[in-house]
Amino acid sequence: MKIENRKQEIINAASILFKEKGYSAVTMRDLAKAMGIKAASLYNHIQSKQEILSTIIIDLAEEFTNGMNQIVSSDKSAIQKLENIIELHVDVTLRNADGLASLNNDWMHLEEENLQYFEKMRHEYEENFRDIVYKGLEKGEIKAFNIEIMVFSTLSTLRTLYLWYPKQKNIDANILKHDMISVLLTGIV
Amino acid sequence: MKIENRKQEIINAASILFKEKGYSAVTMRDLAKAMGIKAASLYNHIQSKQEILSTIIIDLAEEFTNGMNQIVSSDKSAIQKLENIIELHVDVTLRNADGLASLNNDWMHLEEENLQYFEKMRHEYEENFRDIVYKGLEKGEIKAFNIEIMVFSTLSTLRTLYLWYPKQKNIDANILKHDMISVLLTGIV
DNA sequence: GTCTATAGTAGGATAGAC
DNA sequence: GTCTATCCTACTATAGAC
Repeated sequence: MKIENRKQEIINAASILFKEKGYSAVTMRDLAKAMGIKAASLYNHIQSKQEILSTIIIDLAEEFTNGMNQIVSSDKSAIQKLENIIELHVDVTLRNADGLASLNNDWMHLEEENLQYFEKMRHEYEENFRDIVYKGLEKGEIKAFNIEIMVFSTLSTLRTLYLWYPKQKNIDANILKHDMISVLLTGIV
Repeated sequence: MKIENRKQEIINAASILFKEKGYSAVTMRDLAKAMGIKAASLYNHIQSKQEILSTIIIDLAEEFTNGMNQIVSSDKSAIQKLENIIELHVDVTLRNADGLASLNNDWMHLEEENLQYFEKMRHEYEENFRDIVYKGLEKGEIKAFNIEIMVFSTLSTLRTLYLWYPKQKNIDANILKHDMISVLLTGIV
């Protein structure tokens, strides 16, 4: 098996373990055991434990950033943009629920450059989200509640999807998107 | 200073550090440094690092359990009960936002008995929550959306309050409760 | 109640054989 | 590509002086 494939297997196995116990509590020996090899062998495929974490988190953060940039630059209504954001979160969650645990809970263990890069992306993501809600409010598309609470409430739910969705067996992606849009937006619109 | 006071100081300092880096990444040396003493001195007040974690988490979990039990046994409408639950979360968050980080993110590091006790309390809390929504739906007080998503969405937001509320400077508790109720329930009712 | 010193263990990572 | 052996560091916790 090529190194690149094996590396991806390690990252996938690590994502599951990081989700269960968090980055700091997972040892390279735990990870090796999950892969059926010895800890030393891992280093033939990855450079460090830190590299695994940053790969998981930065890839996902860039996915969200790219998705958000596309949504922001489209000429849709605020409501449609919010629907697209919900769909983006559902899509990413269905594809990589395990990795999202690290994105949400272990980003603070990133080291210098990656930490700054991540925090910049997260900040811009939240700013874009907030802007969309503000503009929807100005145009009268969205009800005038406390905007900060609306943004926080919606983002909290979307960010926690990774914890909840695996418990819902066999739920269809499109039904999930539709229901999430109903629950999150109908109170707002 | 009496040992009990000093112990509470340690628990408070630990709550802040656990919030910032998670239980596993915080060392007894980190905690001692935050207290201005040496690591060995901590053991005059606490038995182990694990005792600190379980104190933080179990106390909070019991607070939620007691609060929920009172709400469940009252003879109010489903909507009023949901409002009371939101108020309960806001109250606990205002009183101990730091400790809630451990409750949410580090419960899996509890050891045997406390872990089982915690999981039992959390399960019963969620069941009570779900029951209230179901009964509200039967009586026509609540809209017939996907109930599981409604429960998940509301709980996600309430559980994440601890992360968001400290950023909102000088927000009044009653205004916060009122706004949370508006945003979380108006889409449902 | 805090200190220094240290025991005992476990962590990330490397060297070199196969 | 995986192994054994091992380095070095850092961890939780204890013993005993002050």
